[in-house]
Amino acid sequence: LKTVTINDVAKKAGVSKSTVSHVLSGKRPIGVEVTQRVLKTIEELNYKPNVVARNLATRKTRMVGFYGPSTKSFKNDVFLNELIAGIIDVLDMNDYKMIYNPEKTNNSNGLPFDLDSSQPVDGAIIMNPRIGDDYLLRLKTEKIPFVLIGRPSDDLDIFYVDNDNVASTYSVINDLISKGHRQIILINSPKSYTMSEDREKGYMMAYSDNNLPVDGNLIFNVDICEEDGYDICSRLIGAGNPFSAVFACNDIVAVGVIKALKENKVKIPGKVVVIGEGDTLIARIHSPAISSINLGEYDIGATTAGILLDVIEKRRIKGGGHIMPSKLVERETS
Amino acid sequence: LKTVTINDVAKKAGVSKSTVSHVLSGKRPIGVEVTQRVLKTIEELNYKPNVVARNLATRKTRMVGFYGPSTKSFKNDVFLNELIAGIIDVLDMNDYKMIYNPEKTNNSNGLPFDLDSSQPVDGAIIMNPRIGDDYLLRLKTEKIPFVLIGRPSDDLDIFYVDNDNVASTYSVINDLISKGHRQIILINSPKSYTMSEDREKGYMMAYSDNNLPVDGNLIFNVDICEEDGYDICSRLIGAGNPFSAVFACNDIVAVGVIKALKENKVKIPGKVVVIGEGDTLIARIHSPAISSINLGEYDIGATTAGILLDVIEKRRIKGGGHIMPSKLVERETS
DNA sequence: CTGAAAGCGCTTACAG
DNA sequence: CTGAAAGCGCTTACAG
Repeated sequence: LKTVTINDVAKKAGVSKSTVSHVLSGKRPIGVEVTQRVLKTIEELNYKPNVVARNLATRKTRMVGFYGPSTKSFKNDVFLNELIAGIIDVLDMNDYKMIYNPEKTNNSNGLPFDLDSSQPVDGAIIMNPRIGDDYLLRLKTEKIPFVLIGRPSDDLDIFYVDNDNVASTYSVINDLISKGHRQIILINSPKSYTMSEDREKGYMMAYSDNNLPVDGNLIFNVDICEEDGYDICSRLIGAGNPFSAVFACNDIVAVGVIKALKENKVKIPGKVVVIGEGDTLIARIHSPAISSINLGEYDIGATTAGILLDVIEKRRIKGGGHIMPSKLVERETS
Repeated sequence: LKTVTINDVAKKAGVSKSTVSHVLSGKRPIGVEVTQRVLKTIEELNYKPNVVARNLATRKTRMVGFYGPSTKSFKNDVFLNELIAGIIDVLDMNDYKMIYNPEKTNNSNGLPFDLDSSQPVDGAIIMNPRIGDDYLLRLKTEKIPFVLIGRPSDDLDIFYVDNDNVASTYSVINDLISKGHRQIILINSPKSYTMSEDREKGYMMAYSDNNLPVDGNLIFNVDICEEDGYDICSRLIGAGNPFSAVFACNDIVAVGVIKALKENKVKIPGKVVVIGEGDTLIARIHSPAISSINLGEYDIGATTAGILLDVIEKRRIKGGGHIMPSKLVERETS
């Protein structure tokens, strides 16, 4: 079972391998008679071009690396499904493929991802940028095309797609304040993420614009999972700390919060209002159905992939951000 | 910004490129002084070996193709998250990566996937095998390592990982019958899947073992989505067809079923019992919480990946099936 | 319209 | 312990 190469085809068809190559790529005109013969030979020999060899010769792979959350987060987070579906759909239409690279929590080099010019990808999509992510600058100098999902730490000349998290958080908190809420819990994503900074900023602004003091003890940074939402909320109730609203950075965190509230027989939304983020399947299916900010995950994924392909194929050179719309979907918890 | 190659390193370090290669791979002993010098040069030049070139030379890529559901299914199916997490975790531990290939519904060649020896992967994981899938035989003759998730159509010498869907369906239906149910709806996956055949077989067996006639009109094949579950159930109620239990092939289908029941004010489980499959987050979070068969998705993914790596690395030669345990988790709908 | 040859950047027998 | 050279299977200038 020897593998059939372009040489075998060329020999059997009585042509050069450049001709075979060109018949396949269509990059130069080939006589119709020759084309027929080559195609027939390819069929007979069941020849399949070796993609790896082609990749080496062209220095392109038509592969994109997706650098996203750890598998632990992925397991229970429907948020990613829509986003990834958006990415894959756009890549697929353009004949690109995606490699999933989960974040490494204790990487030897201290970086969340092993991404450098040795990787067999034409570009990368990187989620959850962190504050002070200097390795992104290295990627930039190494001319590796990449697009962030989320705002970069400082260099805004990097390509990125994001929601306006400052505005959406501001809007939610401001609205709650206007309805009389004063002790509003913010359960935010890990402190290191730039999006956490944005939510906190929106939160602060809302209080400040209403001439109210901010209580730093109402802001928490957690891992995005049900347990952490549950733990925080249980602890607050246990300590007797008063609060009338919770804004959680993710629907699954909100589920944990509501679980704790239910266990303590706290009426929702009567005593405590809960708002999640992501507007995932979870928010809709949960009972009570969770009010949640829709971030347009599918579109985020699709837009990001589209921009990345533009960058890879040099249709887009100048970096910058692309802000996607988001809006609160009210359900039973608010 | 010329890319640094192994030649540049060799030249600057004053050694041959075989030596550089061997320092990196450790495949033959290199003098300690030379090793130091090479390593230092690599550092200075910031040399990153080109993985594509290595792949061509070794005819290995350390990549695995995952051939799974379309992005449409992926979007709302948490079932896949655990399964994929299991795959990626095992691959990651072994320094392999995964490429997600969604199923193509209208592929020009009529096949669900473009998978042949030209693909830059060392092996493949293929979901949802269909009845009469002859292209799998072609993969086998082409010596492409692959493992199925689900039972192959006929050739049981193919590697596969599956649950005993006949047994689990039999158990659910038999149990319902013993509790007095007679009109049990089976909402099965598409007819073409081998697993659908297995569920139907288990369903039939349960009726037969209880000396009851099977009503073929109670069995439906649907796409795995909420809408289809909803539609079937609504239609049945609308037509006045009596039934006291529904077994759905997937939690999200069960969600649709329950939605229809609720809309028609049918008491669950008082009037109609509903049982799902997958035991996903959805089943747990839903209200009422859905009784569902736990299939051990994470373990399925992890086991499949492990077997595939065994096959790729020739630690496993003889094909066959690996049956994973499943069990019903009772909640509020039964 | 077609071919001979160089090159992509590695690995690995072969030779010493 | 180390090197020179062939080879992996393609693409693409260069030449005609």
